[in-house]
Amino acid sequence: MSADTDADTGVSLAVSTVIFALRPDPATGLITLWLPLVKRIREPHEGKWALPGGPLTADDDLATSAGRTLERTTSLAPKYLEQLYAFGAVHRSPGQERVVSIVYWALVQSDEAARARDGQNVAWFAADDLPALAFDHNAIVEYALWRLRNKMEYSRISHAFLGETFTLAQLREVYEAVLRRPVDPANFRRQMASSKSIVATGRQLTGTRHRPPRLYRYNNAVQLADLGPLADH
Amino acid sequence: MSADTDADTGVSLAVSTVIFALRPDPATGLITLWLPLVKRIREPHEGKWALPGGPLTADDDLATSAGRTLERTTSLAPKYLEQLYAFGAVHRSPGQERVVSIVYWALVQSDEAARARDGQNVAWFAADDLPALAFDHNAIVEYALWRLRNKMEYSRISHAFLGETFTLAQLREVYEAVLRRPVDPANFRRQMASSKSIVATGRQLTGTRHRPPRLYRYNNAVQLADLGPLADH
DNA sequence: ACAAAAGTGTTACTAATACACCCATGC
DNA sequence: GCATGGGTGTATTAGTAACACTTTTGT
Repeated sequence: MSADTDADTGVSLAVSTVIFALRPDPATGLITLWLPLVKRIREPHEGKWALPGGPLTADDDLATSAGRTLERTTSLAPKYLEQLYAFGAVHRSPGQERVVSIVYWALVQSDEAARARDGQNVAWFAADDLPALAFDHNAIVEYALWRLRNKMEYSRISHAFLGETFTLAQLREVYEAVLRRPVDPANFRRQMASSKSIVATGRQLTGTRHRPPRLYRYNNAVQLADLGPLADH
Repeated sequence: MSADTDADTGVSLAVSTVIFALRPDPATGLITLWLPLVKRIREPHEGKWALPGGPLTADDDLATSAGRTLERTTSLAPKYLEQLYAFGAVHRSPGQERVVSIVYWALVQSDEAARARDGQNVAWFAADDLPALAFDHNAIVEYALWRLRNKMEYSRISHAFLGETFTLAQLREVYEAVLRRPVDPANFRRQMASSKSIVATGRQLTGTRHRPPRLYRYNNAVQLADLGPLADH
């Protein structure tokens, strides 16, 4: 760390956010991962879709800046937010100015995301079927997807897609949608039970076509994800 | 991402590196984790020890900048280098200028690190017994240690501490030093064998006090660590 | 009664662990 | 030979996965 400023070097700093939500695919009806993108209204890459973000403002922490971007583009609050990576290849932005992007990734609750309407220059896309995006944003989303799917296997972030209470089938549906493979209901139930991350509310979900499933809630004594010493923030 | 520069906002960008090597503790003789620190020769935090680093230069990629820092402070080449985190809390640097630090962590070969001599303002410290460092660098090292120890359990980075060939006892010693717990030699052998990450050279290490151990080398077909889509860089 | 999803039980398999034991070398 | 670390064998355990089976509701 030094007192030199980047005014000298001409490196600018931006914060972008990869925002994931689960939505039913209009074509197949299956639940899949979606994310909101913003259409660029000026060069470089004018007209292309890009991750929502903007320059780091002087009085915002990095995560605060990412959360603000999320609120601005989706009018939603993240249920999970984590730093993804800092991208800073010299030539990643065409033109004279070099841009280093610190990218966050976020999960928003599915039912809230379903209510979010597309804005003027904002649209939601299926995460696994994106068009050619601006800058290196395709690679960034690919990495975010990899991280999400990895973290799904060894943490409790699945809860971030759901509301206060949920059935085991709903929670399992989250796993199956993100990991794109079937999960055995019997074994899933036991894994969740032994992990202590869910608590039975005693209530049941009524109005289903068949046997009413029990409702559970997240056990707040368990962290969503183990961030180690970083958890303090 | 935008065309605005941080010259407006007064945020400066630095790259620092946490450099780990294994060394015998002069007091106990046990192999432990060490890292080089640089004494600050100007405010803020003049006189305190800090992570090696400096402002991001305009024509270096982030990892290149981290590697350059490493070479400058230790005259060594990293056998493993990975981005750790971007630290950007508003008030992490006292004074008027805000600094965002993109921190890398690196592993250097133990025997090379043993030859490295302390420079004018550079000294090596036991990673688990650091003095009060400048800025938030204590927290950064703590996080780097957490990441290293985690990664030790599910990747092959242990090889980065060793040379071209090594015995299983040497590799096991790396695990024990980093994780600070004994590892069963018999089970360790089988784990390494089944992981396919080591290959027997056919040669043996002679000159030991007892039965000569076989020499192995790293299987380059296996990645040191799974970085996912990021592995391309 | 029947269909369908909720939920339980059982078995097989795999990987981690603990530890007894044999092997090869220097002294 | 004997001490010492190198190296092999084996039993126990815990966790994962596959799948048959029972339960409870709406229709």
